[in-house]
Amino acid sequence: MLYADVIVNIVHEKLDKSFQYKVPERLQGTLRLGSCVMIPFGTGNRLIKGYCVGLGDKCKIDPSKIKEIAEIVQNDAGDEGRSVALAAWIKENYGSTMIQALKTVLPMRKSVKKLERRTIVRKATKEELISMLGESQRKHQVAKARLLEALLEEETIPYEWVTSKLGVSAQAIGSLERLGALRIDSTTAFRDPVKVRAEGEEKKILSADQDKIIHDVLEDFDGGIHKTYLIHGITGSGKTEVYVRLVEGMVKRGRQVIMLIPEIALTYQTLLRFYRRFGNRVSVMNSTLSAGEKYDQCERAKAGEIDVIIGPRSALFTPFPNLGLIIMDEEHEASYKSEGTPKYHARETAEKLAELSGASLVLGSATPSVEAYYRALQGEYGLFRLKDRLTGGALPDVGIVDLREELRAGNRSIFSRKLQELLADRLSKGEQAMLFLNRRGYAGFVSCRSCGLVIKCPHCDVSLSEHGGNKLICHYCGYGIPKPAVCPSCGSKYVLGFKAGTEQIEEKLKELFPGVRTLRMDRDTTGTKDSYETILSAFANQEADVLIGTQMIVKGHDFPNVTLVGVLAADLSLGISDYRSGERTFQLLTQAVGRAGRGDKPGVAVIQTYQPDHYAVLAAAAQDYESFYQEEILYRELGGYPPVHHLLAVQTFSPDERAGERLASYMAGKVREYAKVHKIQMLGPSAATIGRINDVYRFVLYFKAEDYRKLVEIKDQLENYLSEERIAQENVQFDFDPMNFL
DNA sequence: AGCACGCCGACT
DNA sequence: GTCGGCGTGCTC
Repeated sequence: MLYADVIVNIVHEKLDKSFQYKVPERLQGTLRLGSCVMIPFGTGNRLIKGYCVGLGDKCKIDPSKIKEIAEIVQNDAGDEGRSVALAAWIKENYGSTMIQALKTVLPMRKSVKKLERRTIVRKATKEELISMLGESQRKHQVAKARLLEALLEEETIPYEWVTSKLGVSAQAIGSLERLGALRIDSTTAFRDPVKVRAEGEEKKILSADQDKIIHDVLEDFDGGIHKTYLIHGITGSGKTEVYVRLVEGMVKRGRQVIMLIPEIALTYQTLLRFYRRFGNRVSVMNSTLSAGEKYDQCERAKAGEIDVIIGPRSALFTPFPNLGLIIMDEEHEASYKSEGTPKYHARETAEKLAELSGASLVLGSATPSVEAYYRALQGEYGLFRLKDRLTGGALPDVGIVDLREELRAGNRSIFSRKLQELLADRLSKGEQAMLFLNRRGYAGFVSCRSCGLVIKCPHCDVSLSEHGGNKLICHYCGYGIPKPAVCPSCGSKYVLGFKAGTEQIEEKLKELFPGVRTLRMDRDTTGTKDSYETILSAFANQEADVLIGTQMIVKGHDFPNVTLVGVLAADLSLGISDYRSGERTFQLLTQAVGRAGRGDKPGVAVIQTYQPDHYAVLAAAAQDYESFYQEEILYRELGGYPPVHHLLAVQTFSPDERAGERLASYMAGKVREYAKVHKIQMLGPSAATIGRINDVYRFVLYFKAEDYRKLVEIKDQLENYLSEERIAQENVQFDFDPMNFL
């Protein structure tokens, strides 16, 4: 007997598990993983749609309860079939359950019923309602009374709001409808989150380089060649205009476009460009949209109402009927790798999606990821270069300052003599400067200055962070306590939080230049979403002379009056022993340096570092990607790191430390032989970098191999082992080419 | 989400 | 006792 696990295509989260059904003989040849099926569900056996997410020959529950699949829905031609195929690919290549993969790919399932955006409309007169209300109160029908009262206040109320906030059940609404008190309206009106709308923009004249890209990509497309292209274009070289033209070309051909952008960096200017050109045929997806709004975007896309969607990673799964192009801006950004399960990378997934839908893929970056550039040089991707800054302004003049030298010369300040000199000069001229601290985390870290005790989270292996001066909060699990007045260990009064790096710099700067107007931007000062914009626009309006910040300030936004950029400690990110630290440092420095001199005044950048000879620092100062890449790829080859070789991290999660460790070593034992035979290097198991989060212990196993497929094979074997031993997949997570690896 | 089941107050 | 509303929990 063959059984199938089916997930039910219904809205509610309580139903997001799989149900087991018998596969009737007549369907046994046709049913595959990912097939769309109709199944009898619930007491009424009403037929509903579901997806097959697993097949097996043993039943997991009482066999008498199991029903049969009614039929297979044939829709392989539709875009739904394509989404399911993409989900299957994600499951295979990144390791997750089919349910998780489908949930990633079909995000709109969350609010299927909102297709008929149901609202409750008052039908009876107020007088009639009041008499009904009296009647209900007399009969102690509290739910009805609540709804009637609400209806007296408001003429229309969203259905969902009534059921959730008012706590009125569907039956009560139904009975009031029968009494003629109200009407249930269902509209298909889509909410349109686009708030800006501007029309018309004069066409820019293209450079020869820009023209060639557009021409080549579209010509290939028309010739039936759908491949991946990488545009290596320095900031200000006109990448956005190329995107706009490509989108235009696709729209003319009746195809749709997905444009991916990194998580936060939704630059307002870029957006405006698209609105001006495409009006309401473009739509934006961002994290501030509600689930319902996101769903509406998908519906609009399906219905052919929009041609372009702009959004982060998840916008990749917009169900366009005739996708022609995927654009991935700032392709090197880490936010393109998913943090949840499955841990898919948007670049590779976009490649697969493009292949499935006969679309082209265009990647763009000023500092391409080593992975993408490597593939471009291998000939897998088409490579284009945009070398000239169109927006005027020469590349900034970059100086490297050796901090060891400064120390020897007796300068113990955070600012080198050269930087001090330049700062004084800019301040006197009324020009602006940006100071960039290349450092992450550690702000708010609290310890006792007397005994050195660090206050830690009782549920996680991390220290607590100070919030708002009197609270300590764990960033991983949310645990919080009031800040103790005295040290719990030695009773000293000196329990202090380490100030954020930017705060210290601000203080020192004010000591050095009394009266200087500063703005600070880091995790602490950008608590709310708006504050990010507020700070940047205040700086753009020249309400401050110096902007001090972390990585956040290096992205987007042109400040024409900024003529000096100082990078205070370039190598703090080099210290992290991660194979990507060189790449990250180069990208950050290049972007930071590129902030200077975006207007007509020439810019200067100063990079302060303890490692002035490091190739990432040198290449960034010279704004020379090529030489950085040559050094970096050599290092990756020697170390056997991606993109030359591949990595797989297998993490176990368990509330019991020993059980977690045992599971990890069992898994290691299971594949040790295979790994040895196939020359796959295995490391661990060992405790994860943060060994415990929210009272769940984490252990990790690493595999390194030249061939990605061999790692997939390892993953498959471990998955088999887990299902044989009936270990829940939730206890193990796979991460291919992880973003962090020691 | 939809449907049954079971509890509880109200009414003949 | 019975009727009907309303909350709860399950659906392979």
